[in-house]
Amino acid sequence: MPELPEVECLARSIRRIAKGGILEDAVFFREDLREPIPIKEFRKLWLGETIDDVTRRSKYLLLQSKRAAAIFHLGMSGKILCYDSPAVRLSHTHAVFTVRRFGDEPLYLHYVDPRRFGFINCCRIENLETHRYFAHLGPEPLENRRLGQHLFEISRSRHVAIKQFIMDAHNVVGVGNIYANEALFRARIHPNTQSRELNLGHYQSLARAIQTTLRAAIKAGGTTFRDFLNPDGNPGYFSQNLSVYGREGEPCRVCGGQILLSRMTNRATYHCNQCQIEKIKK
DNA sequence: AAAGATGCCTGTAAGC
DNA sequence: TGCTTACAGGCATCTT
Repeated sequence: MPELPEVECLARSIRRIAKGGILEDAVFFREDLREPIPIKEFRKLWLGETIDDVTRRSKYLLLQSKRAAAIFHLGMSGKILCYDSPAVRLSHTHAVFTVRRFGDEPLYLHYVDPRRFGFINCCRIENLETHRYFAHLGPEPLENRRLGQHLFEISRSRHVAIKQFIMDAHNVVGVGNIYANEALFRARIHPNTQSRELNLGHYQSLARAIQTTLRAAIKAGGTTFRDFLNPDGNPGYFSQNLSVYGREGEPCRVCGGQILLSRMTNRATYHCNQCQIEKIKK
């Protein structure tokens, strides 16, 4: 599923090929994604607009022009595929965007999402920051130099397990279930630990672990994210090098301990029974 | 305030 | 083999 690293790689890929292009057409084949697509408004705001930049906020992909923003969320199964010639529409392609670049053949961006947990929206550029998707979001993990300090400070009065705490977008964005498991393993923190029991040093270590894990995935994506341009066959996401996620019963690569599976808030939770100790006191 | 349940979806895998 | 069921997950929203 697309998490922050996948969305970041996708934004970079689209920026590379579409920045400076004109959104010549936007065709929608259905509007009932997780939220209805405001098709008329989208076309009114965007057709003929120049794409000034392609960015990411949390797990949202953004196209920006001088007056408009296009907002894409990929949900669980969403993809954006780019073709440089008219392509056969896949069965779950819900929208196709034609981008015309000066003196060049157009590009066709296909929004594909079998499970339709994703959505597409738009707004005027001046309303982007205060949009309901973004108004409540915590800091970007890769752009905040004081992430550990920040998490430590806001965790003092909270009664919640650390895994839930870092998966809550109010606190820090972009840490989904897979990366929460991986980052806690890297920081040697048990996912059940109460957030208020961890000290500043633990949070600094955890913040570094989150950043290292996400950066490694982005780096891997940079070289293996090959399914974007003119994909043939069955496009997917780059495989990740996972230490604990999906490795129930297998030996820990660090200590040889056993990877255990439990459920927290109905989410699969993996940890090493030796590396990640239950209680941290100090 | 926190924790749990719910709804939104369907491809895939597992079980019978 | 063919059917049924559980599961995966982000995120908002509602209830306890």
